[in-house]
Amino acid sequence: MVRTKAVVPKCCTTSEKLSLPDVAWAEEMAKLTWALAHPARVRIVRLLLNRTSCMCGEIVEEMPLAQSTVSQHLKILKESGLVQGEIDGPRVCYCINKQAMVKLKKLIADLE
Amino acid sequence: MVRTKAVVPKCCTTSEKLSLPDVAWAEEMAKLTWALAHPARVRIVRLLLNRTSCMCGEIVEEMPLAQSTVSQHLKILKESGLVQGEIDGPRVCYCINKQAMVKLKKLIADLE
DNA sequence: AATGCATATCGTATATCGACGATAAACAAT
DNA sequence: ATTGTTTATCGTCGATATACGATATGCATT
Repeated sequence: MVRTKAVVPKCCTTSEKLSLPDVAWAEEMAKLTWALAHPARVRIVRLLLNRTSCMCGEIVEEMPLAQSTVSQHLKILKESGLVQGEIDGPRVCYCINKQAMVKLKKLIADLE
Repeated sequence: MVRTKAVVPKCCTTSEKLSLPDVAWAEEMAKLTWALAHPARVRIVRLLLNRTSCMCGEIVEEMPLAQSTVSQHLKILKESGLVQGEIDGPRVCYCINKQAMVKLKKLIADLE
């Protein structure tokens, strides 16, 4: 008699060994994807990608959000490493951290 | 005299026209990246990628989380479309939605 | 020093996440 | 029908995200 526990569902045609994903890897992935996990931040990143750099004020102008809110999103993007901010006098010039973007792309592309 | 407002910071070598990113596009991107914006979900996705399919119970066994918590993460993954669940008797067989994965990869790869 | 501009931070309110245990629901096997 | 197994949902809690206006900070200019 076949125990219920041993029955393999129809959809499961293989039974490869489970490999525990590396925790640090998962955290790095989550950190980078988290940066893009809000439409406003996606739009900011897109904006920065379309330019070599962008001042905070320009970003604010393009977003239907208060200046303080945009500033917070920029802070999150900076914390993720995806975006860099360069102080230039009284304003701040933001740009994509290309290295971080490459890393994100690689992490996603290697998902298989 | 040059108004402060017109001064271009040193780091800004170009001044391309700002192009407003498509809102729907940003939301789709955010929806998919949001699914991966937590280490537990990244690990689940990784687990599913290493197999052709996986039963919920197997996932729970591999995670240091309660069954209900894993179930919630799976729900989020399903809502994002990245993961599919196929009911098979009293259990559920989860697998990656390859189409959604391709879409995510394309969205990320096209970020430039 | 004083003013003006650009950006960050603070304080606050609301909403959602993430975790858990307990319970419900669905199905298989007896 | 009853029991056992598997998964989903519910209720709750603390922590955090998100939004805003108000305020502080930093720098350039006068």
